Amino acid sequence: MSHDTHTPTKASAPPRLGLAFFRQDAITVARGLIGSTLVRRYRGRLRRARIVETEAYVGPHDLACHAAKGRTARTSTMYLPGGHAYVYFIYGMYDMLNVVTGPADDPQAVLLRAAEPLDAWPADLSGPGKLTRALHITRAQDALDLTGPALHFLPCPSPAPEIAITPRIGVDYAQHWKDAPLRFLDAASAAVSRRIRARYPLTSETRP
DNA sequence: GCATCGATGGTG
DNA sequence: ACCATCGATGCA
Repeated sequence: MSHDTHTPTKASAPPRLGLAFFRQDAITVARGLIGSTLVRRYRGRLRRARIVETEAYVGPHDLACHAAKGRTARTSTMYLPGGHAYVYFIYGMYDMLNVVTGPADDPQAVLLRAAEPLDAWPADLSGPGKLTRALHITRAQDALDLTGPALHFLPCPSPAPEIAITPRIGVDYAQHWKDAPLRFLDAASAAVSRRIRARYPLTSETRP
């Protein structure tokens, strides 16, 4: 095609999710990442995984969001424009991978909680700490550009999966925000138990 | 299936 | 003194 701006010599590499996607609000991005492909290049090796669980942290007014405590050394990357990684260390052992969303100085993020390995890669990615460990993602990737070669996303193929919505995990301290429906799951994934499906039936298929 | 607990260290 | 976790253990 005459107006194709990428990869003119190689045949169609799939388009990455770009800035227009990441600069949307955290809820939209959290939903949109379900079924998308996470691509990680580490020491010359390529790993791919299909995202099946995310959580949205929607801003300083969200008492479960790290930005609720204001701008600190740890949380400053959340204030970058959407499309950067926010990676933090917790419980003395685990790194958590988040996608910063929204415009600059609007600290929202999406936590990646679970994925399914692709390409017959035998890994357990069912949990945010396990996901980062398997993909070799640490604080060294904090503030990394998520449209670059080391770590990026490919859009969810259509049709988009059905999505279950529940409260977030591990935020019981967050007063009324602990119950906010901000966790998104691929309802058909093995990562979603029967109990979750029974308690949190699918919300109506929302507008695209 | 569910509840409880300890590991382990950055953070404010 | 927490904490956006995990794996082991115990019990049903």
